Amino acid sequence: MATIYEVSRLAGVSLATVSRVMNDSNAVRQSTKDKVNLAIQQLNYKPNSVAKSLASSRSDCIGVLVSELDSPFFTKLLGSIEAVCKRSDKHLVVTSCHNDAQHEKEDIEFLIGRNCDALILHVEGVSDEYLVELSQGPIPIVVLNRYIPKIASKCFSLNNELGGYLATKATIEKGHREIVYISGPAHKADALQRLVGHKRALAEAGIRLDESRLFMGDYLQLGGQQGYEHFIQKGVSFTAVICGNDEMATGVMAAARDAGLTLPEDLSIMGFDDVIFSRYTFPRLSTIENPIARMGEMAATTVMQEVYKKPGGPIKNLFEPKLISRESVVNIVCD
Amino acid sequence: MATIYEVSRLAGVSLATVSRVMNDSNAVRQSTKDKVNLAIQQLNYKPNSVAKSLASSRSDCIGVLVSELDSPFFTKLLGSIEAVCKRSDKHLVVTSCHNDAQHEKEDIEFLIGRNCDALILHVEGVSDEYLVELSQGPIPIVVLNRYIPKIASKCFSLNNELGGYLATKATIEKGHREIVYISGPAHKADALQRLVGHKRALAEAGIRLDESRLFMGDYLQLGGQQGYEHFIQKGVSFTAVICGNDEMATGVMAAARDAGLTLPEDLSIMGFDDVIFSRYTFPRLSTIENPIARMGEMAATTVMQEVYKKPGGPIKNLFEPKLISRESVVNIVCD
DNA sequence: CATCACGCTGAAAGCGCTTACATAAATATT
DNA sequence: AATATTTATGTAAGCGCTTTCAGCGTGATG
Repeated sequence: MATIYEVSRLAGVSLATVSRVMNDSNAVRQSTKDKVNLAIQQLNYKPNSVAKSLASSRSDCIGVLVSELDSPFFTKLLGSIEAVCKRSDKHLVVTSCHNDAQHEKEDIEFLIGRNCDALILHVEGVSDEYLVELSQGPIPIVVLNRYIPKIASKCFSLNNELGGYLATKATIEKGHREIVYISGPAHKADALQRLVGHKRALAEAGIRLDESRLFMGDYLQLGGQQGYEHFIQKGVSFTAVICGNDEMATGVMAAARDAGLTLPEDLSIMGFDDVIFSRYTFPRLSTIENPIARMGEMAATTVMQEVYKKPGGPIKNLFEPKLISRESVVNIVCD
Repeated sequence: MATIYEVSRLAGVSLATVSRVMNDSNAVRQSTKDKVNLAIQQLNYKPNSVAKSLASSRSDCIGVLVSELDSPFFTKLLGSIEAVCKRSDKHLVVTSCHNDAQHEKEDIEFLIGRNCDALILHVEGVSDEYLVELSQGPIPIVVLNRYIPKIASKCFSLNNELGGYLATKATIEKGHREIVYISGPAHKADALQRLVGHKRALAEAGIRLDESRLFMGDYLQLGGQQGYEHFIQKGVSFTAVICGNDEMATGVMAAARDAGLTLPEDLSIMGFDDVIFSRYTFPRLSTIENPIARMGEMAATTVMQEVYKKPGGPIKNLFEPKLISRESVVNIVCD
């Protein structure tokens, strides 16, 4: 690989001048620029970005931390972040840490040591305080899917409570009164908020809240199956099951079919997130739209604006969920 | 951030010694190691990996290039690669280039400039020759989902021909004789190979190959829909449709249902890849297992072994597809 | 014509680390 | 005990780039 030194010699200028040309500083005469560019071309010179990064303490790299890589949710997120960054020639260093606070901290430190210009974090292990403190450090961060009042402008999140409310309200409006709820795990803030929304809709409709109609799942397909079986075993009767996310909803579908039900006639099922496979189920899953991609986009755009001073539209931190009515929740006649 | 210099002063040793301790060279007395480690702890020192990378021309980073980020296929791949790399404390720089040869080349150069220790490539734009040449360069590469004879040991791929054969054979064995095929795009090698396998199974069963029973799709859900509608419009009669991948199969499901068919009774559908949502469809999709995750794992393991001299089991380059019989392909009675 | 300002370029000092190579200390060998 | 080996540590030269500062040449100004 050619270095800047060889370019400078071939062009008959100094290192500094070559560097200026590459970072198109305006303080270089056009004729000099031409000479340098010619030399760059002739040598097929590519700047070494590590050296550049060390010297300038900028890396054109953005660290991204997500919970898992192998999930449609994060796929959507990553895809949108990458699209934005690529447009500005920034690259992504990606790691996943499976919600473990210790891993999360280690990876954050790694990304900082790697001179990332900013971090985009989807973390569930570390505390709010840790993030607040981190945000006061030298390297900018943004936080996804989590709302921390002290650094609200760095947070991009969904109004989960409203989403939970909408899911349940829509189900009630279809005539359902016997409803069970399969929640995401209690240690996830979004799961809890969705549940709060569910309860609000129930209360509003004058439906008594019954703890036996709640099951704490795991956000995975298995949790949906377990939830369904749990309610059956307990002898709870229900015409609709509302799930904390889509993946659990597909678990319920599978379990209900295994039990011999015909869907959606025998059981209505509501999901949450509208991740890719919501479109692939049969009956097609009614769910709550979670604009993950737009959140990722906004987070990345914020970084572009704040760190690299790129232009960009207005920033939006809080996103509204929307009901997506497909066929998995049906009207029932109340007797 | 503390630097190695401050550590060396606090510990009362030289820079070199600190460096040795960190890379646990065995040529340091235990008592010295202890002193240094204490200083490291006291200062909460984290090595700057950019400087390290520049000085050592290793980065502990592996460049990964995929076609898209936002797809269940690549999600699986990335997840497995990351898992392996993380175990050895290597990190991933990820980019996606949407099958565009120009982008692919640019990104490869970027990753090289970034001192990546190796590249894991899933590329469809650049030529075989380009990759062969690249593999002779200073930085090791491995290639996924593509077989290039000259660098066979660097390639990790599926026997796509066999997969195509198995899909069709299984369908024929269920009694189907009127079969249509929706292929992936002609510019993708794997799509073509799957098609070759399909034709072989047909020939073997003495079923005449009829070009009107072939539709070239796009590997997306839309392509499946279009394929289905194409055959209906042309008046082709068929009891089974075999798809080049799962995503198109879900498109066929949707289109067939829209046309009023009951699945799987009225139409059998076969997929390929067994990506995540194959388990979510109804009827559950019969398909061909594509061990993407194991391929990713192998590719990453190869890098660990060859670049970082990590131990690891035997390497396998060619993977065998397997039939997964679920419920979307049914027996039919021949009259 | 001397002076000043300005635009352009070069010299050189880092950025934080690794790694020959040299040297000093400890141990083994006779 | 003197020498040869080995082991442990320090010195210093980079890795390839950015960036400050100084210096040169040019044209404008008084």
